[in-house]
Amino acid sequence: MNTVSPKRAQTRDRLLDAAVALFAEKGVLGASVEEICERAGFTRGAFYSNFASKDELVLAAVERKGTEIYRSATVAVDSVPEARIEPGSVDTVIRQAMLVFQASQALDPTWLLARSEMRLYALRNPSVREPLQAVEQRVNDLLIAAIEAVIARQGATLAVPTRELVRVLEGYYEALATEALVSGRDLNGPEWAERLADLVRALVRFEPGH
Amino acid sequence: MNTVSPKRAQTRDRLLDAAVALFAEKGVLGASVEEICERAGFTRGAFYSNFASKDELVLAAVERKGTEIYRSATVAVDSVPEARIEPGSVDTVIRQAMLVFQASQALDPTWLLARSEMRLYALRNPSVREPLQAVEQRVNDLLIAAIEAVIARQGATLAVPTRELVRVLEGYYEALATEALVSGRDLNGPEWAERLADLVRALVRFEPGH
DNA sequence: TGTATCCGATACATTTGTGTATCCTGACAC
DNA sequence: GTGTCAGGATACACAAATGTATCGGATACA
Repeated sequence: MNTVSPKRAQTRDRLLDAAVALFAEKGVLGASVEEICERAGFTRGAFYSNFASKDELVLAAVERKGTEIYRSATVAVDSVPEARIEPGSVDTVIRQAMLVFQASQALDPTWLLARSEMRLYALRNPSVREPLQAVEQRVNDLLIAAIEAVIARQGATLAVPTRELVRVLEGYYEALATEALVSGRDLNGPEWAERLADLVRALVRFEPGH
Repeated sequence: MNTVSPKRAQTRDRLLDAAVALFAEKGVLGASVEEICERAGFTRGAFYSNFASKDELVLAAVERKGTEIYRSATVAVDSVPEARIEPGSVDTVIRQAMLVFQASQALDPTWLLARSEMRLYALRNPSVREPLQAVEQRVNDLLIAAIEAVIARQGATLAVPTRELVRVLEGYYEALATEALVSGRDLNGPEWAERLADLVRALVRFEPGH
């Protein structure tokens, strides 16, 4: 019996949902197994029947969200060629790029917080660290390829290597997101997107002769 | 009796040192009061005689390091006018800016990790959040003023507002630092500084007619 | 020498979390 | 209906952390 029953899969999913939400609220160490189970509507019996440890739970959460983001990001990326982009229209390019991010659901504040927690947790737990690195690298590579494709089609160049651009954008967005969370402001307001766009604009060079 | 005895101050300091180190190693929640005391060479009696709670400890750590960074950053900033900067020399300007950061000891990997932990912790603990925000804002304002002074003297302009530049640089550096920690590489290698410099170069515009 | 006090150590009570071993129930087979 | 089994609940034993109350020793000072 190598396949998991639908019921079991659902239990796992509910536990993972509860875990991510609680990680965002209280941190990985701050969220007890008991609490996670309670929120998911189970007892710890269900937990230990599905996961051997918290490490394994974190791992599963990272991998689930990773494939999720990867899938929707792929869809978003694949849809880009369809859209006819006006040459020289900087903003259009930027909006396309932003759409990729948003469609990937990678910008959900709860997830961002939970991810920050899990990253720090992974930093100290080798069994979680390597898989997490692998997942993030896959997503990053996808984004890099997508950005390079769009940039090339626009006849533009980047002021920094694409990989660095991704790092910069991620870091900047995380800083903005954290600030939004602290000040209780809405993260989805147009101003945040605009700031990101400003940054991208500053880092993209358009060749004069198109 | 409003002044603390030297002995007491030293005890507090040792506890704070141990706490920051352990926060970096295990996270704020992962570091027990017991462990912190043990590393500092005390028992919990000393802890509860000096701090009412872990919150208060985190707060004290943040404020101590904040004023420390602020002081050395001030020194570094004040020293900049002395140095004669060749007009038009981008790299010199960047090196100056890097010096400010480094002199502030804000780039110490252990501190960066501990700070990440404390930030997340503060996010959920109002009594710590506001003071931390205040401390970070003071330091940021100082940096912003310093950068603007240097930029103005060089007859340059920034592609993004100074505050955003600081955020971008901080976020980028943190990403690089985290990666360095994960991969076990040295953070002080010249390549990291070079990458930061590349980013700054891309975000600074020099007016043609100097 | 006596004594007051500061400051950290010690001892204890309580809470919280963990992991495991065992039990119970509902779905399905026949 | 009765057996079987997966999957989750319950109960228990143990470990770890916390906060408080009390104790003891060094130091300062008369």
